[in-house]
Formats: sequence, structure tokens, C-alpha cells
Amino acid sequence: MAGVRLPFDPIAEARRNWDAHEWGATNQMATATAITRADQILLRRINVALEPLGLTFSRFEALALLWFSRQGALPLGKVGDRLQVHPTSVTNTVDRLEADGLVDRIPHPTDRRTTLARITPAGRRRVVQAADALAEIGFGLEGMSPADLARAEGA
Amino acid sequence: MAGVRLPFDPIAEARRNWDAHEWGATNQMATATAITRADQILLRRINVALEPLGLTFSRFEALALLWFSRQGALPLGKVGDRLQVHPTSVTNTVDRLEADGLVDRIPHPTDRRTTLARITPAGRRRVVQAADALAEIGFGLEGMSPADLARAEGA
DNA sequence: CCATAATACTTGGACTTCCGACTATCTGCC
DNA sequence: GGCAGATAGTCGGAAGTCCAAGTATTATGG
Repeated sequence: MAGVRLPFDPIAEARRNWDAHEWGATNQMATATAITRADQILLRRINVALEPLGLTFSRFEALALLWFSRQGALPLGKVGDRLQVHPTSVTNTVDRLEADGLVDRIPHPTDRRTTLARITPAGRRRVVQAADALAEIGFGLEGMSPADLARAEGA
Repeated sequence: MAGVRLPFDPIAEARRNWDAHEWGATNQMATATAITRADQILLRRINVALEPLGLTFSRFEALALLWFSRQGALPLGKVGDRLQVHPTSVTNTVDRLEADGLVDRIPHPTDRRTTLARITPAGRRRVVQAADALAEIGFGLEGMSPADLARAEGA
């Protein structure tokens, strides 16, 4: 990834340029950029923390969702709705969790179109470890520029 | 992508569950989740707006960076530093911009390790159109839940 | 009651991102 | 000068996301 600690704030820089060239919507540009950057950094840190557990943030989110659910199982479609991702992403995520034995697929009791993802005992153990690991690093937010975060309001 | 407008806020839901199970770092969890979701939605909207122009947000960012630069050209490494992405991503992005004739690669005048990406006249025209398109949609921030954005402070 | 539409999930392909490894070139120090 | 180490960029491969299209099943309206 990026190697160097920059001697300046690239977002402020972008804002200046944007303004100078009168491209309009400067505040929104800065906000969108700040969110994008924050997410890049966050995701990197989170995934580094989860890597030893064989998880990624997506997989963790899905697992946590199942863990929270009453039955420990949810239709794949509901998972996608909650996590706001495409159905194919859910298929992919569940495939991998299933391959690792953290989840299994079971048929819906009444609707044969529907497949449920169910968290396994191993999945429950793993998700708790992962939650600990994430709490440990403060979800990657430690030391994140408050300026960046504050900018995420400008909308 | 996700089909349904949910009747509840999935982030608030996650926060409740997280709290209820005493997983700790609840605020940070909510913040991280909010940033992730906001970025997902933003990126989708932005890319939809740029799609008719044959650009993605990454490609646009790189192009804008070159547009802002004095010489209209920058070493690939500098592009990566500014955009905070991996060198291989820059290679990929510049490959595609080059294939579309929006950028070309030229050798650095003195350092033969270094390659410069230079924006072409077509690239300049395109990036201005793209900036207009993005200003038009307010960078995808229109109607974005102020609650979500505000939460991006909790760090 | 049955044809049509909607829903649930999967497959195949494109794109972006990252990491590890590699080549080429430059820098610094003996 | 010359060799070890740093720096610049690229290639191959893995993971994640999306879209378009396809199959299977359920819901609906005439």
C-alpha cells in the first residue's frame, strides 16, 4: 500500500484545487473524499486485525449478524439487505464461511426458494474472538484524523 | 445490489445487539459501520454517474490529480501517495486510462526508474465533464442520512 | 386454475484492491 | 569505484464487489 506519510493533507489539497478551478460542489467533494479515505484506512486496519482469525470484515459482519439473530440463521437475502450488499456478494461470503465450517446452509422450512445461512458452534467461537480483536484495536479508528471524521458532516 | 428499503436502521440495530451482548467498543463499532455503509452507497452513486463517461471514481481521482498538477504529469508513485492506494492499483488505473487515451506514460527526464502519467487533451476534456456530472449529483451525498454522517464523529 | 410476474439464489465475467515477488535503477558508504 | 540497500514500477494471484443472465419456486390476476 501507500508508503509515505505525507507532509500535507491530501484532502485539504484537493479542496484547494477544486475551489481554485471552480468545479463546484467543493464541500461535497471534500466530504466524499474524506469518507472514501477513512473507509480505505479503516478497512485495511480491520482486515489486518482479522487476518490471523481467517476472517475479513465482510465475513465478520455476516457472522456477527447471524450470531445476533434469534435462531442463529437467516435467509441469504436478509443478510444482503442488512449489510447492504449485492446478493452475489452474500453467496460469495457464505461460500467462504461455509468452507471454513463457520456457517452452513440449510433449506428454509416452508419456502423452497430460500436458503438459510446458519452459524455453527465453531462460527460462534470465532466471531467472539474476532469481536475481541476488533475492540482491541478500537475498530481501526484510533488516531484517525478527527479532521477527516469531522468533515464527514459537510453534507 | 440490495433491493429493499429497510423499515429500520441496520446500524442502530447492530449497535443495540453489540451493546446487548457486551462486546465492547460499541461506539467505535457504530462509527466504523457507518463509515463503511456511507462509502458503499457513495461509491455506488458516484460510479453510476461516471459510468456514461467511461470512468470510475478511482480513475476520476487519478485524472483530477493530474489535471491539478502543474505539468499535467506526475510519477506513478506520487499518484499512489496522494490517493493512498497501492502501487499496483496505480498501475492498473493508469493502464486503463491510457487504454482510453486519457493519459499517457512518459519517462522521467532524469530518473529512469520513474514513469510519469501525463493527462492528454482528451483526458482534460473528460475530467471536466466528470466533475460536472459529480457536482450534478452532489457527489452522491444527497439525501444521505445525516444521522449516518453525524455518527462518523464518534471516534 | 393456470399463465405471468415476482422472488431467491447461483453462475460467469468484469473491475478494483491488495500482497508477494521480480526487474531495473539510483544512492550511500566503505 | 563498487557493492549493499533503498526506490520505482510491473506481473501473477487472491479476495471482494458488482452486473447480466439463468434456474427454481412462489404469488397473483384473469
